[in-house]
Amino acid sequence: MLQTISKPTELVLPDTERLSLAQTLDCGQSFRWTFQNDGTWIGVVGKRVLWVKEEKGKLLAGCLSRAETDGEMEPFLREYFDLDTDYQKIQRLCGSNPVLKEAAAFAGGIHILRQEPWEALCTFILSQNNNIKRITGLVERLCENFGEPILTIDGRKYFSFPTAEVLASQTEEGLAPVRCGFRAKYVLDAAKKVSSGKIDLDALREIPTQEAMDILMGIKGVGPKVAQCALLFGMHKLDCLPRDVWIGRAMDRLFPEGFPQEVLPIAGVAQQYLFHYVRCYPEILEDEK
DNA sequence: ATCCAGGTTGTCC
DNA sequence: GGACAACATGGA
Repeated sequence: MLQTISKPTELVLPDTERLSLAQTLDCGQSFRWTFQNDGTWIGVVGKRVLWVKEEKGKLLAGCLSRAETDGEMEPFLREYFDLDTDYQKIQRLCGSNPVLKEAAAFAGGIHILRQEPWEALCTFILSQNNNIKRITGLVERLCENFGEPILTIDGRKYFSFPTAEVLASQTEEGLAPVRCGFRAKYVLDAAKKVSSGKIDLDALREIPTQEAMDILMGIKGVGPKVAQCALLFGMHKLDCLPRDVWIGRAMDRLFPEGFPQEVLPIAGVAQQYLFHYVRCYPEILEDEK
């Protein structure tokens, strides 16, 4: 077992809780977690390198990078894994439509993580016109080159996500090792606007989704899809419905009139169920007849 | 080799 | 307003 500096934290989940780490950490919302062959996940959240694991009705976790005082980890985990949101209720809302009901039954272990706003914005800028495997590589190289080294396990180094300030001090040529192509200038524009305070990401949490989107779309390379991903995954705005190629196809085919009214406030979660569902069963979107 | 990927931009009408 | 190529990179 990995050496956790402090005693591992055990969180007992209610029996109604369907949290699945595999679904949550591998559904394309975060690109910073890797599955280990001992059944744990390792990822970097802020300054912490964490391991997490699920065990019948429990979430087990530990911090590998620093000592945690008693009682520090639990609220942190509850927050990051969004354990205080009522996902049972969300799945009930999805039940009003047969397709969403099916998607929710299949992917109901997904929680929307509460990631750092800057990290979410930056990674989804990198995500555009790109596939998940390569996005993961870009994020990794971004962190290796511009993040802070936190610790090394089994020869693998873990880095924090670079701050907007550090990236704002770079140039397009400086970002070359990331190999993110035309997205480099977009990352720089975002980093400059965020680090200068021209855009205050925390303030966006408090204002209506559409206004927040308009502000984010003032960044070069941020259109509606990236803005909605930043808001959904970085600011927990569950009404955001980012439309990528997968969701676009699924919506056209399965919801030509859009989602049902009652789902709209949690459309982002429904969208994520659907995303995971159609990625696992792409034949759903094939032409019948 | 051509197509595509959790899109956006610039340009043309 | 909508349509459409171009944009870097790498895997299928």
